Amino acid sequence: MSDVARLARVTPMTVSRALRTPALVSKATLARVEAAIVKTGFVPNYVAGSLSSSHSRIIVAIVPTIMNSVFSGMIEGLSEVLRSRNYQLLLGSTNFDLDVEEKLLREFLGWRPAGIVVTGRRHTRGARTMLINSGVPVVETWHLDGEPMDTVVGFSNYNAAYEMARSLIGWGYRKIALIYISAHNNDRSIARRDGYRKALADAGRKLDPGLECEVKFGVGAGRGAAARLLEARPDVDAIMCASDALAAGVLMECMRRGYSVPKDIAVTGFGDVELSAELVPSLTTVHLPRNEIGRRTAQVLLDRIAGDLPAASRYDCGFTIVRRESA
Amino acid sequence: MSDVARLARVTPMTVSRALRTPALVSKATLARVEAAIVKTGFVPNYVAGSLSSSHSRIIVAIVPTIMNSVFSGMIEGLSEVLRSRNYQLLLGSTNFDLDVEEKLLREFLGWRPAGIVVTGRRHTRGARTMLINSGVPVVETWHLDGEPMDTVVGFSNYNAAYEMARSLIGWGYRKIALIYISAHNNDRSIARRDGYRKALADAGRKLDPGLECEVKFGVGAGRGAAARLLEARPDVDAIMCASDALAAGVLMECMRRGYSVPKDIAVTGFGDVELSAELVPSLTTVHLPRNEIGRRTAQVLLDRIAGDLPAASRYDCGFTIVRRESA
DNA sequence: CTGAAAGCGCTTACAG
DNA sequence: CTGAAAGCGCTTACAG
Repeated sequence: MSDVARLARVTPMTVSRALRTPALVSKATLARVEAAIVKTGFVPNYVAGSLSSSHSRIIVAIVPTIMNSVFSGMIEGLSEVLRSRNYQLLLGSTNFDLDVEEKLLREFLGWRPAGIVVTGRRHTRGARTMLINSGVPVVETWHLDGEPMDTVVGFSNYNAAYEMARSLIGWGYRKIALIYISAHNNDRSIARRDGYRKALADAGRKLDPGLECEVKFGVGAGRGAAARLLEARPDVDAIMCASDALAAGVLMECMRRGYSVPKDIAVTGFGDVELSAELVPSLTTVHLPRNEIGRRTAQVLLDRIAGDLPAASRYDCGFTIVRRESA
Repeated sequence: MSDVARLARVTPMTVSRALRTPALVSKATLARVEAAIVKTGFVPNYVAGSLSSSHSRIIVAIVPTIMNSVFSGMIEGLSEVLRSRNYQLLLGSTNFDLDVEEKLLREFLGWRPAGIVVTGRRHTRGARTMLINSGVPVVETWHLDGEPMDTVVGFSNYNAAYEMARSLIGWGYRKIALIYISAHNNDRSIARRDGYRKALADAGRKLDPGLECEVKFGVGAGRGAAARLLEARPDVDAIMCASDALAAGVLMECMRRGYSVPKDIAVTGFGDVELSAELVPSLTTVHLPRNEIGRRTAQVLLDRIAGDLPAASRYDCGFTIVRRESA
């Protein structure tokens, strides 16, 4: 910056102003500074800028995994808005492990981010302490149920699963099984399971533990669970899955075994990724506004940073039951 | 840090040493400092550390999109290794637009990263200048063909497509169509198309422009292209796709139209994402070592930063033709 | 509209 | 093994 200043015959302070508040600099000076910047190929040092201004323009986001369109959709929405406002995304994935979340958080906090995004509402005690003491806005995403720590952006996993199960009941299915992702430390997963149970109970159906399969995530896990379920419980006429990937696996297993979907058995997903609409049969699922969750999260964070917004708000981005061919 | 120092009755310099080179601090002092760190909840300020040491522990990575298992697989490999060595990933996606790449690069360079990862070998003139002048190691990934700028980690898209096309010929297919992602500014895509053409030419087949479909990426694009191809060219007996997502779309369209794969028509992909092995029929495709590309890239970068490695190397992570049911 | 001084929180490069 | 001084490249908070 002092090189630029010398070339433009001003002090570094004026270069800094030309960059940040050009309105406060005279036209002639501004032109000289801009020419000098181009000539020197100067790139402002954000590290120095952040240190002296105590404001980093870095937003930290922690997700379970980016190997899933659901989360990458949110990340794309998030980073798009942030980039347009000259904020940068520091991204970490926990592989669904809350201890990893805590470690990532500790590392990331060293960069003194201007805001933090985490997934879900369950955190280790250490992580919770760091989040509260961080002194910056924190947004918890995806999971709306329960008492928020600061701000929450997402939808109700409980309600979404409840509605899907209720829809299946409404469509006439009698034995509805559930395949869901390991609920260990995963509050979204627990909520989906509980929503399913409540819908069945509300319809006067007896809960049947043999109809619930807890598995790892992924297409392969869905196939495996479907295989076991179809063998053990030929009375099942619908399989509700807590993710589209699981449902795709179930669909494939049904196809392998010569079951016709939805005639012999109905299948539903959760998430509505691109593939789901293209599958044969196309997948009945819960549409989640992934991109909007990301964009809204970014917006809230930026407004909070600007001081335009009170803490502790709650944004429900909603969900939609999308009925297609598979149920 | 001075709070910690006061509590431990040492100077900040000793706290810094206790954190970075504990071997140079006496046992007793170390214990006092550690206790003080816990008591104060001190989190080192990396912004200040980077500024004073002129070393940031930030690695910048720019990919076309994270909405694709292929790239997210690389990112996971990359960030896993980086995290284990206490480096952070600053991630950007260009949406396949080289101008966006240049803008991202300009922003990211402000953080004075310790290394840079880009996708492909084609960049705007401005981006190329910034990369060369950055003064830090640069790794270009995915695309091995041609003259490297600095270091390259990936595989030969040309060879992979060539081998797949040659395999199809060897398996007895006569009219092999190609569906590939828009080649505009996408060197990987161009190389795949050229590899396909060369394999056909080497087998003495005449090139037929009507057999090549250039489309956008995604399952839907694959379905659309398949629909057009199947209508226009009933003589086609194999469709080679330049990505697994395209191939999944083709498979779905074939199913809709009652074509039996591979009896009526063969389909192949490129990438080998998780779904591909589970599809019915399972997809014959090119397996890419996505995770390894990421890990190797991280390794090279870290070695280069440590000064253990000469510039301008070339790492071929290879590929494998995986024959499954679809061809 | 522009500048001189001080400081952000660390690390480097000595000195002892 | 520990510390005092200087500096990393900016911005803040004045002063003029």
